[in-house]
Amino acid sequence: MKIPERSFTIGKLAKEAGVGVETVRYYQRRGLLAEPPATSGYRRYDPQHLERLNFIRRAQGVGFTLEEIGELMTLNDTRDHRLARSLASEKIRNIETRIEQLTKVADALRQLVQRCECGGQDMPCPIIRMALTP
Amino acid sequence: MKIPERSFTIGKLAKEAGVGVETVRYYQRRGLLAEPPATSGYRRYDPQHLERLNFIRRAQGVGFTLEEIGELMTLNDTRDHRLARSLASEKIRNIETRIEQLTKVADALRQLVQRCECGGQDMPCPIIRMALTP
DNA sequence: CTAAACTCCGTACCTTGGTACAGAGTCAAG
DNA sequence: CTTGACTCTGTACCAAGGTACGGAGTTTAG
Repeated sequence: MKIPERSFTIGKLAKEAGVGVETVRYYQRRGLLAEPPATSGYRRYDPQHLERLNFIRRAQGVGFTLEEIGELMTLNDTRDHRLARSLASEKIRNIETRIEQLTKVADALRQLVQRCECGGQDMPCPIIRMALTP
Repeated sequence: MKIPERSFTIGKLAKEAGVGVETVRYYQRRGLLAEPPATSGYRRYDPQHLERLNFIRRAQGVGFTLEEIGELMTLNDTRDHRLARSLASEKIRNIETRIEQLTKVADALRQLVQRCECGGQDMPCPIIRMALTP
């Protein structure tokens, strides 16, 4: 049985994904999103496009650049498992490093808050600098 | 006893901090770095400026924007502990969220690598999309 | 059938975080 | 005291990731 292939205009698609129409077009120009043929006047987008858009947004939300996102999507599609593995491994390492660094900063800030809470009113808070020192 | 107050020209300062001269000036324009008065011709920078510059670079390295860095430095200087605490707490929450998201992505990628390693040669890898789904 | 709302395409503009001059002045070594 | 390296001020430019707009054409609700 056929699922009734519901489709969107660009505006609906954009709204659904929580982005602007111009942003959708921008992703198309960047080659991150396929441009369906404009059968008659307006283009029609399907749920796959929406999924793709959502993917882009989520990946972006965790700090990937659009270029990296392009790679990730290729990686998702590709059948070259060796390449996929090496790309993925590299990204994993990057992410791990960033998590480490962020953890350090968060710890430093937590200390700052602690010290502020119990410390005197008039001393400065030189904790951040110290805590961020490599 | 007085420590012999060693000072740098902008070029030395920049080199010491591992940035370009133009970058130093840019930070000054942005109000992130004090501009010492040009006593006679050239400005002279002291170790405090260097420290500040290093701070900026480290904070940047872990993903703070220059604007946030400005806030962090204010926070470091301020004696308004209540404000300091609330700014810091907010940043801690942001960072925690980012760490969570990054952890998810890293897990997703690790799974991808795993599956690729043991899986067949010809199937696509739809793992990333699935794993990134909220 | 008409008017509002939407789309298309192209181009221009915005912010962030720099980088690159140009043309002048300054400093320091030989 | 000259010459080369450096600094000063100002403005222009770059890449990323959009956002805005003008002047069409297209849909669709009433």
